[in-house]
Amino acid sequence: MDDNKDTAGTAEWVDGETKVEEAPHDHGDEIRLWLRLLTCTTLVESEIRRRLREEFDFTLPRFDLLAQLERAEDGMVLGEVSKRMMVSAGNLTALVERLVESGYVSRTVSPKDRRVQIIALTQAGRGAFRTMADRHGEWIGDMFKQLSARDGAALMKELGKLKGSIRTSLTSPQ
Amino acid sequence: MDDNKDTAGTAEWVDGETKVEEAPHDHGDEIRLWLRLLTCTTLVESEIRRRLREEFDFTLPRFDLLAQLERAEDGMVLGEVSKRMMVSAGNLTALVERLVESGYVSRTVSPKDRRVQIIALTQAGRGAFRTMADRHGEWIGDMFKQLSARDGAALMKELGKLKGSIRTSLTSPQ
DNA sequence: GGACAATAGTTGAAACTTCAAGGATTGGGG
DNA sequence: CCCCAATCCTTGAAGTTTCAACTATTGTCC
Repeated sequence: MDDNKDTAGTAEWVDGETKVEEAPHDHGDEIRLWLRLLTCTTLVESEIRRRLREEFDFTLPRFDLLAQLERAEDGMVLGEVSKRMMVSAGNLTALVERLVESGYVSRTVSPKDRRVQIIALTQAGRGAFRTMADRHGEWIGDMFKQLSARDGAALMKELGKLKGSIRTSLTSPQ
Repeated sequence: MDDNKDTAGTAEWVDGETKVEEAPHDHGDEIRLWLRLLTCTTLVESEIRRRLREEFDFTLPRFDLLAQLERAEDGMVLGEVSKRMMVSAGNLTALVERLVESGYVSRTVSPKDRRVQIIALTQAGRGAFRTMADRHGEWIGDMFKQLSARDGAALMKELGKLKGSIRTSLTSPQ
């Protein structure tokens, strides 16, 4: 409907056709694509944040952290969590601290290397996460409902190509 | 390559095929799609934040705000900016304050309604934004470089459908 | 005209986020 | 053994973000 709304999150400064022909390399198409991608992500993410808060009084970062731990039966080194979640280690300190306080996560110093912390889900954490994850799945399913299986598969594929392009750009200096 | 990395940002708790057949409505495909979407967005957004900081000592929220104002020649009511950026009004107060301090944005009380604030780009703000926006375009162009025009167009289209699906879900109660 | 609801922003508390600096620990030469 | 670089994590400062409560202003209904 209103592609004006694509401006949300970042901008719309090349959305009008005005500036498009001026510059030699304007990247207009790429930017429109980026803005649309951003809009979709923002819409979904905001809704998930809102519902997590509303139904479970929980935040998305905490949910994400539990999600990382769920598959690691024996816990996970903090640094590994940091990499997987793509957030800084400094960020995790406080996050883990709160989850330990609430009894969802345990924290142990590695006996082999006392710099290293191993964190793991407690039974309570596992149960709480399962409940929330089920609802989370329903929310996503609902928001993606109108997308046919074919469209979903196509989108998955195209996003795969985009991801490849981005990663290449990030690993090669310029 | 490594779809493990798709776990970044949110989770990978249904990425292994383990849990997929258990639940009646598992939404596994939708969640995988969502995680991939999130990964792409996070990768791009982090890189833009990093470069804005590095090259211009500027933050993404500020850049986004300037971008909103750029097309509004006569300025914009604060509430309108809030809607377009999809952020709360409380958020904008501090953001605008800093941009006013740095001389990039002007703030005027509307003569018709003294509750209303109109904010606009200054000349300095316009110039600074142009410089940054040009670089921003190059960064995006670089990250999307490997995506062919055909793939880009297809992605744009599929994302359009997804956006429609999300919006529908958000407007209808359940 | 005056009470009163609605609207526009601000403020304060809490949480998340990053970066830079610092502390603790480990591992490797000399 | 001791210094020293590297690694893992914490701390502190600054910024962004939201929500809820509040102020100021406007508009409406009696």
